[in-house]
Amino acid sequence: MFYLTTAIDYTNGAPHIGHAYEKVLADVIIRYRRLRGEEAYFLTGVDQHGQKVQQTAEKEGVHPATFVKRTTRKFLKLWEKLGVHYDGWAETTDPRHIACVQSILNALQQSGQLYKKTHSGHYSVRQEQFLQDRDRDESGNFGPQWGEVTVIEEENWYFRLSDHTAWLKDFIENNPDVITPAFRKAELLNALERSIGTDLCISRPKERLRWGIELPFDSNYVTYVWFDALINYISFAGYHAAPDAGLPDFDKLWNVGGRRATNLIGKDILVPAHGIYWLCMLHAMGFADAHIPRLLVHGFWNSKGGDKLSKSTGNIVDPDALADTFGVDALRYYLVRDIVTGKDSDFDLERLIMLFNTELANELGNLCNRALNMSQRFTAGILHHGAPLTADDEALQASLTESTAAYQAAMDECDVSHALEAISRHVVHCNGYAERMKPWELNKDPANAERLATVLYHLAESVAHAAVLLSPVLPDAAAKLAAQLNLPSLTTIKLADLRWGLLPDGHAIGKPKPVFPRIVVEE
RNA sequence: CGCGGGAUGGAGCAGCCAGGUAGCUCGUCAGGCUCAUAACCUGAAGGUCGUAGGUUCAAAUCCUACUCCCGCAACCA
Repeated sequence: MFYLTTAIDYTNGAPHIGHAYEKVLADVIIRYRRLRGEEAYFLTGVDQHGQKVQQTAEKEGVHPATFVKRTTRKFLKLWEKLGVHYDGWAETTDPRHIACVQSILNALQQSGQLYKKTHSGHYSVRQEQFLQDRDRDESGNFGPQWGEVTVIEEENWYFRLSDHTAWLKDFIENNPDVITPAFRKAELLNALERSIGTDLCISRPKERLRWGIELPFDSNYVTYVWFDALINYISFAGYHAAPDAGLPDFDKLWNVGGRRATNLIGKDILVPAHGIYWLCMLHAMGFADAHIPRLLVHGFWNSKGGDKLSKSTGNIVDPDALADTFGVDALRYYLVRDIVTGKDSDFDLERLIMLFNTELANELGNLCNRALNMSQRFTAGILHHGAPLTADDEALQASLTESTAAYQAAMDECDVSHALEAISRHVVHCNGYAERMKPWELNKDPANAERLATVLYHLAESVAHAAVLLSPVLPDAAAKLAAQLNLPSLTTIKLADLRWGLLPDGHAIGKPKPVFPRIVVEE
């Protein structure tokens, strides 16, 4: 079982391109796992609690529950539009989640992992938060943006994080596969070094925050984000769930067959949230080392100047509008094609259009179109295996073998960009092959009939393979290609079944119709 | 000395972990083809791989120092 989760998005605003990237990437990874013939489960969802939601709802004069319902709908609609197919949907206001959180907190409380402590510090009334030294300006004062700042004392509940950091350090060092990509590990170990000896505040008094999950053993408090949002990865996997809760069987999802669950997250929440807090929380709950999840860390899409894409900079790129304008295929393809998984990339509309037009429309789309069109015109739409093979045919088949192997190796590492590059390599090879073989010349002399059939078969068969390889990224387009090849079984084939000869001898193919219409920008 | 990432032909990137003739896409220039979504194919120009040292028969790739850019710096989604 391949169990994959994404971060759950905070329902304080509309989804932006970063949200879309993570979910599309997860969707691609899951579809690839299924293409490999593996069982897979994909959980995603939304984080609905917290102070910002409470504040924004108040500002708009609605109940937080009404507010998050409204925002959640935007996420749901976007995933539907983008073809993000999840198996489980997590909402932190779900009573089943709340029950799970409270049962975990109770268990930790009973095992002495939680305690109450008084904290004193500078508090901004306007922002409703404690301030740190880093919030001071150059002169050492708190700026006017904080409003009135007073020193107050507050009692809160803490988690004995410091009991687990030694274990975590050892665990990370001895299990290098847990943090992917590897270069993130150093950052985490450094942060861990600094966190040693510190415990984690996990509560907020209800006077400050009402919109959260109440501590089961102290009704004056709600739990803060850590023991709420992070728990979704297990609560919606069926951890501590009642048999009739309608949730998966935890033992059939989590770490089945010795394979760790995968938490796909952005680089911003590796340290400290997931890399330290989450893993230590699981350890405190009694999860064995072998049952600790793997953290797959992706980078960010930045705006062209390298600024972060966010509302505050005004550079927000609306994925919903992008999908409407350029199509879901173009957006999905770009989001996983023009970034190396783990690293950052600049979001550039011109490149989105360029990559769609060249690699999909001009190369693959055109290859399909010319192959089918020639088959229709020259051989009445009937394909024949043909024979005997020339060096060119063998080179084409070798190219396909090489590309498929490279694709698989890359996809196994969640390196979608290089996998797509591998497909493209073979498609380009095919277009060159068509130029050299010149089927339109062969067609002029009936004596070349068998040679012509062989060439056309090689082109069509290549399209069939490309459609299958592309299907995790562009499932709809792959289905269209399969339909034009008149071979719907392509949409259910597994990677292991990909061998030469998918198209049977004597197969009647369909009529060509552009699957990737070029994007034309009007100036 | 806080931490991490980056610096590769005009643009954007890969390659670096496991050293061995510098690769991809776009753009530019010159040809070719006509089956095809004005798509396709071939060829050319263009880089002393941030700087300075070191290791090595051999360094974009390993080591050291430095310069510049970006992000993070813990109870902040």
